[in-house]
Amino acid sequence: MRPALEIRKPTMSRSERLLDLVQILRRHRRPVSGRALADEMGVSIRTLYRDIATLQGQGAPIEGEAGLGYVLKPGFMLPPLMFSDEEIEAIVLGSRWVAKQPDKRLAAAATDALAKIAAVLPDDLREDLDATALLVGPRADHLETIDLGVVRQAIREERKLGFVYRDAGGSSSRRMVWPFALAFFDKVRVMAAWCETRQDFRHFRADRMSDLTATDIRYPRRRQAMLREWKATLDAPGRNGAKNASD
Amino acid sequence: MRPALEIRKPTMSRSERLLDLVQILRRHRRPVSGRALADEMGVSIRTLYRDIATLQGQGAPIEGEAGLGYVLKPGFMLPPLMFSDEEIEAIVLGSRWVAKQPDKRLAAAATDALAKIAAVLPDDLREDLDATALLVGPRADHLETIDLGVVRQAIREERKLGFVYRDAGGSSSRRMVWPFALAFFDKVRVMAAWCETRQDFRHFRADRMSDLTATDIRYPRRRQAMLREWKATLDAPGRNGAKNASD
DNA sequence: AACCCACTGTCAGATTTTGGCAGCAGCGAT
DNA sequence: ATCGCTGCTGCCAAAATCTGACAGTGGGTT
Repeated sequence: MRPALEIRKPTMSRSERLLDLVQILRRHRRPVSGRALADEMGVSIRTLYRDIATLQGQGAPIEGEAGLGYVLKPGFMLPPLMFSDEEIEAIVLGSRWVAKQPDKRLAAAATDALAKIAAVLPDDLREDLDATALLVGPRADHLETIDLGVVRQAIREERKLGFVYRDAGGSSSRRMVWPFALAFFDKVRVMAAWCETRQDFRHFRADRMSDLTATDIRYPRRRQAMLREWKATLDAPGRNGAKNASD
Repeated sequence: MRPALEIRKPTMSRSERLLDLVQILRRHRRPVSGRALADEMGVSIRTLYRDIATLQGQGAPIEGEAGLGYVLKPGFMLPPLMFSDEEIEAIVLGSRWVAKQPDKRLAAAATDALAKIAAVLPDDLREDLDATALLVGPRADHLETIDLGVVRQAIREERKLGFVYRDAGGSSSRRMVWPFALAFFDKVRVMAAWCETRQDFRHFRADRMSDLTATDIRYPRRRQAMLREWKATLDAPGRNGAKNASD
């Protein structure tokens, strides 16, 4: 499908190439040598070193180790982007909502993202953002017994997850599941997963899970496919999946 | 404070200058001539025309009219930005939450913002984003009787707002207020404003407002200052502002 | 020790950017 | 209509920048 060495159009501005470079790096999980990157982009290795330096200067988390190659710490590079007033308001309000979630890691990420956006804005716009008069009400304190960050990571990496579940009746059981989605309701957070024991899709309320165990075992299906399939099963029988939030 | 003509450092890359240009345009509300912009950036007018063309090509809403000058339709230009996995997850989740809000205009803006982000992502990342397995539960249908977009615009532009309010007791009265904040709770949206009639800060539940009338009259205070003052009055007496959501 | 690799300095040639000039077209005021 | 101001485009040579090749240093792996 794709030639081993991609020959780039000669008319590619430097800034475009820099974005491409981040992208290529993202595709490789293992360290890649500068030589290989230079070939793939169709530039000399000297230029590649200069590009890497420029990207690092712009804050891209690229690490180079002698004898190994380059690795990009997981992340997304967004090119320059225009947003309307309302679009920025929406993003800020949404991030503020996330920042109040009980999932502390995610909440911190939302705060960081807002800070990054604020940092690059000119002064007058930053003021606007600080003063963006859309507030999120306080949430009922919800002490989550588990670290939802572990669940999100398992979902991202498509790995099996073990835990103890206390169902509506009060009885507990140990489960091993393939998690693929996490839904945020007003009061509870619900993980959707394929349950190995039951051999079916099941929903698990976060406040009834305990003894979370992340594993290294990748489950044999694609998250996206499972998501689709699961949504289909929801549409078929009843109204929607809001109610069957238990196991 | 600032010299009339800012002389730019000779070592400024083109891409930096383009961002600056958007910023300068934002500062001027009235149309600015290309000549003035070129002087302010320290480049020739020919180069300025090229820069404008490039920006327009990248989607910036800049409009030029012969005999007048350039105007930038309100909007924000974000430079290239790196986000971590979790930060992007936070932004996407937050925007999805906003997209489910009863405020239709704001919800649409959230959807648009997500689409813009998705559009510039490479294929594999867009998949990730589509499949980002963080979902927001459905909201209780809340038919807002008024268009919250009008409220948000009045807040943005610091203009007076008229409406009819039906208080907790059931009696209605016409109000003229200086709105400065809008808070999103799980079930209701509450506008915070200075009430001209009562000569005090008051909260108004969106579902009890009707006959909204936007005015052209700017109120005589800064939104940000009112926000600060209002927060101070909240901290002083009771716990917080969550409960006094009525007038 | 041999090899791979990241990284820097230098420098000439390729490429892009820039500024000045000329010219056309739309808009507003006189 | 005429004039002045302005947006916008093509052209070309000068200026600035980017690029590739070579040489060299130092760290890490085999």
